Amino acid sequence: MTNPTGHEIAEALGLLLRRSTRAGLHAQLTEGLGEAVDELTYPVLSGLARTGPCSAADLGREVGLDRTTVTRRADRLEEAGLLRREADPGDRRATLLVLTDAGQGVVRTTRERLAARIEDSLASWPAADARAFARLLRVFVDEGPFHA
Amino acid sequence: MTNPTGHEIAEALGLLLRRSTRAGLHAQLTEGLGEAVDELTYPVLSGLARTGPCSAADLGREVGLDRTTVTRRADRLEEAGLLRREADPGDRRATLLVLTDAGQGVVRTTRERLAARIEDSLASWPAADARAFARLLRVFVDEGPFHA
DNA sequence: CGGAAAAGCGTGTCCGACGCACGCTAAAGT
DNA sequence: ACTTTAGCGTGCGTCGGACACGCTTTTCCG
Repeated sequence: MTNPTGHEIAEALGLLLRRSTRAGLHAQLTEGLGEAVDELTYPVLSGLARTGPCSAADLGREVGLDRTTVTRRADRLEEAGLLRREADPGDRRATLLVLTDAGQGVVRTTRERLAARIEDSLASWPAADARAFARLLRVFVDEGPFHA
Repeated sequence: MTNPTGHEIAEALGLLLRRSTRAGLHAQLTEGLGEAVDELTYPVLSGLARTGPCSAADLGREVGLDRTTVTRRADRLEEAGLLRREADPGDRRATLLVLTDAGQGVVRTTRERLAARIEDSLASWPAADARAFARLLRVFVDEGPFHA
């Protein structure tokens, strides 16, 4: 083998993927944030946080789900008060999905919990390593093998 | 903010997760490897490659699936000749799931394709960066925030 | 040593999620 | 003005996942 780096990274990524999709992790990150926030609805919520107000169809393209699936999940989130539907002022057919303050809070809390968890595990690292890792990971993701 | 590293890494990981679960990626990596290998059955196959011969229940714990779900997916893989069932010599109730040569080939091919893809994207990196990234990623995964 | 309890497996069955198809309303095109 | 297209919600068919049951074998204990 001339260069084992590819295999090393592939193995680590596989492990990372498996760990991060373990059921327990999501439950920990969203604990106490309401029954409506689960593995299914959270991607819709956080996708909406990324895109800003948009239609169910656009959000579906963003998160890789069918339009109708987004609608159904949005129903639950709306009932829980985490998002609301607004009429698009420019198009009277369209309905915009908009995060409520509560919904933004859920996303922010979840993200901060994850970030804190990551920082905890990096606490024992040399500062230079932590910075280097953050930088290299960012580059890897942006122009990486999953066709950016 | 005293240290933005946690948020930076969290955001990059989120992006990585979304990209890597995009439907197209798995299709590319397993192209031409048979109809039986899809997003559902591959985790069983690769899990079995990690554990070696084991029972459906043990494999279920490994990959985070119910015992019966593993059985059903193993049925498809067995029909395709990628794994076989063997009687456990030490326990006549137990059935061991064992990869066939074809099954090992599928796992190996998929892994090599992924590794090659990763190496391609790293080709333009300084060699020191690539080595550092592989090392740091490994440490991050091993003793990282997802309760190693 | 023998019977009860437990472990292992496969399958029948229910439940939930997903996506297609339909019908409706509104916008755009001709 | 009429047709075509875009957007949305909802009723259904389909599929995957987990629980519950029955069977066999092993283990435990009296």
